[in-house]
Amino acid sequence: MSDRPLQEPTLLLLTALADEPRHGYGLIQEIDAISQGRVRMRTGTLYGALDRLLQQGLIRVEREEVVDGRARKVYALAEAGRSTLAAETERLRAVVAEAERRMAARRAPAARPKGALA
Amino acid sequence: MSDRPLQEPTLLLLTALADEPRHGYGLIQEIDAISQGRVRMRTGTLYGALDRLLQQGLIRVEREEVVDGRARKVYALAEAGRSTLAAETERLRAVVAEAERRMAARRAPAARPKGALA
DNA sequence: ACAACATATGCCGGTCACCTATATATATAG
DNA sequence: CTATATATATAGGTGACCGGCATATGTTGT
Repeated sequence: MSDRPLQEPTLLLLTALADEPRHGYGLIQEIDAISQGRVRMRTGTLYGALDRLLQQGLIRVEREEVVDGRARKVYALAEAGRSTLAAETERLRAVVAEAERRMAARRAPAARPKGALA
Repeated sequence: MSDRPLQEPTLLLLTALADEPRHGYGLIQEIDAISQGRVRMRTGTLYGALDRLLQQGLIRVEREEVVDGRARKVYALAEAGRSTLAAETERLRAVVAEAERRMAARRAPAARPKGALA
């Protein structure tokens, strides 16, 4: 259980589970949709991450089912995962806000904005 | 030059350079301040990242100076770094918004009475 | 009939960002 | 004279992620 910041594939995984439980392959498609096609999660990343998140208690196996002859495991966000996701989004929002503030407060070549930290 | 998403230490590094140029050790302190003491960047991470970002053209060495007998290298955000940071924050904002939307739109496991708070 | 693709799960080997620890050197505080 | 702060840098190890592969069924196209 490391409190290191989540990497983005993991963050997207938890995000994809935030509204309702999904199975592995469905998560790949959902993440593809969330990121507007920019992130195509690989199965190696997915199932490795699912194992890890299960072990960390951030997600759990909701149920197993068979649809059209294909076996599925449906994963759900655990309470720990929900609070982790909430904390992570809160933290990221702060970082994003700070980055944007600094880009706007950029030290101009001629003019000096006041009130900046030393 | 990978278009893989920046990890957070790297994001904080670019953020710390967004308003004005700074030297290595100053970046550690600045990142400590930005993150309210939550991220204590190690020198191994810092100088490795600086080398990598220099090679990627995201930052550049603004100047070298000697203050109180100690040599410094002052790094500045290059144009490529500035646009990368802008794109990254934009993307992260979208992910954060989506995560929060989904947490709010959560399909509850069991319906609660309307008067009860979660 | 057969090829190609989508659905679906899972493992293996490699890369690389990050971390821990260490080394070096000067200035200041106790 | 020892510890702490400032300042840069490297070495070694860990682990998340990625590319590729394997397996199996259902669907669509030719």
